[in-house]
Amino acid sequence: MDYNHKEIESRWQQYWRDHDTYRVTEDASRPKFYVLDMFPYPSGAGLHVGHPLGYIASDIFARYKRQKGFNVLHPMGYDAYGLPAEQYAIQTGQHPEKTTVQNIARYREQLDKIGFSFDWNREIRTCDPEYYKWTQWAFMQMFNHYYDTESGKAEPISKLVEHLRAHGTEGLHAAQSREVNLTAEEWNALSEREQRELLMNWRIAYQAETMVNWCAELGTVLANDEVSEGVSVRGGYPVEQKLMRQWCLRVSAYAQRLLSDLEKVEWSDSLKETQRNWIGRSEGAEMKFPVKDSDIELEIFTTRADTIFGVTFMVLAPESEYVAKLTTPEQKEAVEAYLDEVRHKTERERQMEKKVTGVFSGSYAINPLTGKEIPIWIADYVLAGYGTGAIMAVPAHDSRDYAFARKFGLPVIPLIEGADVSEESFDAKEGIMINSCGPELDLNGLQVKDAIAKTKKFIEEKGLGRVKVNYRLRDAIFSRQRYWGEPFPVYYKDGTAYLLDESALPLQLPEISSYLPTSTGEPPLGRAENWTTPEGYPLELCTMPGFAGSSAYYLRYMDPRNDKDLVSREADEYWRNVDLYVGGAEHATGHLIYSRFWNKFLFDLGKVVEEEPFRKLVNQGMIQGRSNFVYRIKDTNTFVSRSLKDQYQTTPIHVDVNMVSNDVLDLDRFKAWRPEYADAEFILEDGKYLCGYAVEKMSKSMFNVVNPDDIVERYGADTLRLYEMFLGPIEQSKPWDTNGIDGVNRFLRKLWNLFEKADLTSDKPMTPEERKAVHKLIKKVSQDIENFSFNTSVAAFMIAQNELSAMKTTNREVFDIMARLLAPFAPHFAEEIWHRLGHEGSVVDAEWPAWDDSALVEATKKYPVSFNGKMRYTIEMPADASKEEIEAAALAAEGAAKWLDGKQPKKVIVVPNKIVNIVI
RNA sequence: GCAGAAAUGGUGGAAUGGUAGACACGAGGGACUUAAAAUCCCUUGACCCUUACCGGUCGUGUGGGUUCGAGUCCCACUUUCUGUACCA
Repeated sequence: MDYNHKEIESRWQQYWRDHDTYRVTEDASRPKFYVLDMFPYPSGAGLHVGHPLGYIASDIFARYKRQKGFNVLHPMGYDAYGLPAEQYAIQTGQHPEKTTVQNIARYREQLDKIGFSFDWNREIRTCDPEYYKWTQWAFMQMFNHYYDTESGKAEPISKLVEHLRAHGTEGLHAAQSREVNLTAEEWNALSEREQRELLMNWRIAYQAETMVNWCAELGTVLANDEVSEGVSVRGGYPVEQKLMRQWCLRVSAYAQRLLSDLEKVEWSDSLKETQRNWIGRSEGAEMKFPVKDSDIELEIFTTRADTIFGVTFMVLAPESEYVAKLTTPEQKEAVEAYLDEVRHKTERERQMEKKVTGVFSGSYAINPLTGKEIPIWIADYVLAGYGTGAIMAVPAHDSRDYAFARKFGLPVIPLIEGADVSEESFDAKEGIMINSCGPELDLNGLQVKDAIAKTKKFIEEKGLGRVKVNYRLRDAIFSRQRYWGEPFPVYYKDGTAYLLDESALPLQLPEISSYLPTSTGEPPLGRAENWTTPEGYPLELCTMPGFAGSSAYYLRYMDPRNDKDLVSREADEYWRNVDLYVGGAEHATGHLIYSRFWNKFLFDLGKVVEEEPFRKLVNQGMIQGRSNFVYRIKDTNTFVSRSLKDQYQTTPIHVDVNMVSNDVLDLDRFKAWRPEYADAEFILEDGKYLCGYAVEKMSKSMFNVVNPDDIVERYGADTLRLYEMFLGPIEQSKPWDTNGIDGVNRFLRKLWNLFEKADLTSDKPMTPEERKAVHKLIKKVSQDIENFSFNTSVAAFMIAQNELSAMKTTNREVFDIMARLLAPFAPHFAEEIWHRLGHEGSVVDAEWPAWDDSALVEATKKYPVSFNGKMRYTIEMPADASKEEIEAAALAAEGAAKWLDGKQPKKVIVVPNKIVNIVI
């Protein structure tokens, strides 16, 4: 019988369902291992072959770990809230939940066909009230806590209120939106409403008027990581800055911990670096510049305190609070005109133009070290959201200040010896200081580094400012003006936000008649009837953003049906955190920051035992599409083959990759594809029509989408799994090319054919050659899986198959081991062999075989032998070893390498005085 | 600009500092077959020598360096991809 993938795969998938093979429960007698995939957003388009890449890799690893004796948690679920379902709802009036449920069913069907070992008993959906109850619960905790900078963790807001009542803000150590100073008397004199308003300054989930990325097309605000180059990541609509009252999460309070704890996790350097840049720690100084003829002090942040003698002007961000205070009557008109201009520029225009613009405020600041007057300007190259929204400009040593100074004719004073600032600024932080001597401070002759330190010390001693660490990481905007998201457990009394009682959770989404904003511009929830508390107080109209539900989902998998807690203490203490997380690198500055923040917050509350959610993280590369083209000769219906196209004037046209095989076009299918091609003519080469190709994103419009269902139908899930792994290193992006798939399919068929002739009743031992081939494979595959190098494991299987076929192996034990090794990669195939060998139970619980190279170890005992990877053993000889000693070692090594009674080693290399290598 | 990763045959890609190109695709040749498909075998980095066998030379983006030995380590450069950007 030939290898029948359809029959085998459907039979074992049914078996796994019937036996609940992948159900996992906590088991203290076995070590745990938690393997997680980033859960998908179930889009209407279904899965294409790129999506399962990471799932297959993690599934292999999960199955391997299970065979190694670990209790493996490997769950799957759906990130079910999202824009596409809502936009579809707006267009069709269909409830987004309905679309979502349909899409999920389709995803599940596709996933099931690939043979994953997910424990579906633990499935979660972010839009399920039993799930989002805990998203809402976490929000309430954040509302009820503040970040204490002294204890370095979140503390109950009641503790802060007590402090305010007794001491005011005196001695208060709390992360805050802005600096507030008040006495206990002042606090106690405030009304409840005023007090609650003020507490927003410290809550971890708080409301604030913030500049938000407003996307008019989508009718909502977007987080910074949802915006790229001035347009929305989803949809590509323009985004502008707008001041709105929004819910925010004080992620910035955790900036230092998010940064430091990166050292605790096993992530790729590039991903860690991306997060470090996103957090953007910079050490500097905050300094106060007095303003001439005024008692206002202008506070700025700088990392280059040493350049204070080169300050020739100051710059305010247009949105800065100082602008109104420092604009003189004479300049008022000019400043207002400028502010108006800036306001009407979108973020995109601001980035595109890169034009140097600005206006003089009319005021002057006094350089505290020289007493000199310096003009204060307003310009949009300074950002309101970073530092204090004001800078001291040192044109000689900052390129942006330099461009500004040149444009407006402001002076440039070089401060570093040898720096030529006639053409451009000298931005490097090195060199010897000049022109830097004032009445109280002399930096001349110092290295930049020392000058920075000396200046910082000086300004701190003189009370001119203080040393300050700034982070680029901003608080996360947590409101979305949409329907399809988690409702906030919040109501308003006289416009002030109050939390619902915990007993009201989950607060479920109401039905509404239309998913558009209301005529008065309120979010869609404004249409809901009776969207109030029982007492009649209005409920919050915004919903939570996409990252709310995805921030703690890995915790919920540990204990998904618990209705008392997000996760029980027992389950959390057993599963702890994710040992291996597989997903795309595009979440580096979004989900992976928010999740870490969310987890740290719960850790502070004592709700979870691990401070970092994801111990090891692997980013799978993107699978791109490989598009095919035909070349139509201008003004004809004639198409010319690839290598002849340059002889004509042609237009390339995308053709559906499913009618192309090895770049050869199926002419009949092409003619049938579209009516206008029915009478198409072709100019062939070698009797074939060869299509051109290009690597592009996989999308419907390029006709390059390859559906995993089609591959499974034609070749089987095991072939798909093996082939996706065989394509190349998992981390690397690569185009999907169905051309090579025959190779791995052939491997399975050949192995099958070999197995069909096996002698299943005999228990004779393996021959030395068989032993060698099989143990070589065990070692290679075991090491490759640990290193996440699946493409080379698949190659190793093919080599073993070739060797065993050449030997015409019929030995039962060979196939017993092969089934175990193949089980993670081709589970259906392995299961079939496993059962035909007469085993009870699933191969997923078959013990992972160990390789045996004891003969070699024994024989080389007298030399320091290192077993470094692969099939190579190295004997390090002392540098002063004599020629005789080396020869003796080489002989011993050679003898040892007749490993497992097999044949001669492939190679023994002896380099005089150094090393003996044995390749087996 | 800054940061990270990468550059190896016609293609995807192998290679603990130790036979570069594993494995696979594609291509070419052959066997089987009425034929096709399927399957099996051989060749397949470039160049040279040879009737053939046997050989030889050059080869991992460019230029240097370390080493008995470099695709791999170090320095500089070029190009590509990814992320990020008036962050003071």
